[in-house]
Amino acid sequence: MAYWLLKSEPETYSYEDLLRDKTGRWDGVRNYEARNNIRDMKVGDRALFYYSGKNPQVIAQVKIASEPYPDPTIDDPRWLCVDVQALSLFPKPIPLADIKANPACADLLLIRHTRLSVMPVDPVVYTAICEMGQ
DNA sequence: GCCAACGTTGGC
DNA sequence: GCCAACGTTGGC
Repeated sequence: MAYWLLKSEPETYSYEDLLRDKTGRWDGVRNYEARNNIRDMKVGDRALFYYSGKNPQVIAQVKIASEPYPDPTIDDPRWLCVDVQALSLFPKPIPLADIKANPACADLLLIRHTRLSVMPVDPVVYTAICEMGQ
């Protein structure tokens, strides 16, 4: 199983939207590096759901619920999307500042490559972030 | 509102 | 193929 982090602005698509939809489509990615990460996703992989913007924080855990497939929001087969489903809301959201302050997360792309919206997360780091949310 | 990072576009 | 200009993302 692989681990990822997915960025969204809560005004654009929130965890509440995902709960309402049951299965959400993670579409609209128009960046090759992010697209390549989507391409590597498998059903059952886990992902951290991150809110970018005013109050940047990891708020929940989701699971990848489909193989990658062409993004229906654009007429261009280069761009891919996946379906995701809600897993759990963290009891305590993990602010970006806390992730930055944790030395275990120093190599996380969220910190090193701030503009990437879909990224792999090392399993050890993933576990550390989950523990910070309990 | 500002700025850094960085991807994209277009002229040459 | 290079580079300047410009637009976008995202943290602060």
